[in-house]
Amino acid sequence: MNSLACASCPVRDSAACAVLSEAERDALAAAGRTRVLKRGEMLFAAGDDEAACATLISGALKVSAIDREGTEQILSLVHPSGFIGELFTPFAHHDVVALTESRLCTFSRVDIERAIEDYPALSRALLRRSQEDLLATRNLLEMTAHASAEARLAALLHDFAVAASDSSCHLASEFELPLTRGEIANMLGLTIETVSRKFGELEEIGAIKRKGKRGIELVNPALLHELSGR
Amino acid sequence: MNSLACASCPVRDSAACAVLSEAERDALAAAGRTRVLKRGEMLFAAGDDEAACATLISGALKVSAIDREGTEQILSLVHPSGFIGELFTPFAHHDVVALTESRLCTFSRVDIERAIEDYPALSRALLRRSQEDLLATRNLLEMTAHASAEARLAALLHDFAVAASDSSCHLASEFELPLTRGEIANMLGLTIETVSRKFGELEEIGAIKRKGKRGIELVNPALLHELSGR
DNA sequence: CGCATACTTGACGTCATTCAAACCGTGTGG
DNA sequence: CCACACGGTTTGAATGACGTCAAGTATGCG
Repeated sequence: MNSLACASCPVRDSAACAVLSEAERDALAAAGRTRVLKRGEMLFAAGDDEAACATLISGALKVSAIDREGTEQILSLVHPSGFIGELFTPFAHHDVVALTESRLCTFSRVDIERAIEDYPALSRALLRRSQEDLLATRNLLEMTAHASAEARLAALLHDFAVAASDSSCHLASEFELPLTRGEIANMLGLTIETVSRKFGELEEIGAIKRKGKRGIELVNPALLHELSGR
Repeated sequence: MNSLACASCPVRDSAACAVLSEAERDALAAAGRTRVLKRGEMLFAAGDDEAACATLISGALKVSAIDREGTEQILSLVHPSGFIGELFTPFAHHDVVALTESRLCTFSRVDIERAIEDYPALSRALLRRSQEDLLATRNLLEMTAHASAEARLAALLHDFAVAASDSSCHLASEFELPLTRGEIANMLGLTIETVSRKFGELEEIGAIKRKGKRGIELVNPALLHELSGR
């Protein structure tokens, strides 16, 4: 419920609002609110008709669908500077939940829709982001459709290694998994047990090393990339 | 290579360009070319750096990725009035191929990017489309990740039935499959044989009836919806 | 300390794939 | 007109990868 402090915002140069002029951003900021979510807290749920939109400042979110039998499917992860929110639809189709303590900059749908009308650059920025999301989702689809459990896990670990080293061209050689085994499993369309077994196998063949429950060390990144099939 | 005839265009009210004023559309049309693709012809391939953008006027396209082992994965189908093309990326990530004889209205990337700058309404329209594509891709992801072969096929047939009756709220009770068995299989992440078997089973339990190689009659749409798990 | 939550490991079952063969409609040439 | 080849499809039997069920092992928190 605080007013926004764009001046000190860590994602001020990378988020969608970076394309706005100083004055435009101030105007938009006047309509926004910062919000903090603890792990497991929900930003909005599928079916909500007053779902907010938001830019993620720090932390991580998951976007997931719940099917008729109540099983969850993670559709997307959101990293800092990412934008969340379905424009143009009467209600949200998916749940959005914090994976770690997360700070967000939220806007009501009407405010964002007005801003899109008023600031063409913002609509272009969101279009770009939307296309990137589409690409990421298609990559995940490509994985889950054909690849073996081993390849899926290897690819996911590879992606995490990229995300963990924010240089984007080099891999972090050691990082913490942002997801539990259960979350990894349902993101990849597998079961917890299969994921656990594959972790064991990847460790046996010397591709990775488990450090505690969440820590991963990349012993042989090339092998991991090989196994991922891309 | 013909100039465009927007006045008689069957998708003039539903495509992205519908949001433009008469004058704006004429200006854009001056930069566009119509093009006809026969079944199997490619609009552009993954890796192309001068990939065009296009609005589909009639026919159907597939967007697909080819993985390292050479197996294809269909990521998306494009129906008339759909927009194709990756903006903001240096080269195309996926192949786009005609499933049936298709008529398109194509633009070079620079022309589209200029139009987005010049006409804010166009950028909003493309944002909306992009979000819809994202939603469709996520639905497909949800399917392929968890559901059984039977559920996947049932859901796909349901989607086709919706697409075939352009009323969008009611199902066509009889339609032609736009895809071969092989294409269905790789869209759903299955094999040809599995798809064929599941067709047989759906027919046995009285959900559908096969009419020749491509024709499908929906005998029991409710059952089909039931099996699809949504 | 004791319970809860997450993770690992093993034995067994199931469903989709794989490999192989037959089938069908269509077009081609003898 | 028939023989034949060809692409797409169907069907069958065997294999194997992943799921299911069921213990068992950390790790953390009240």
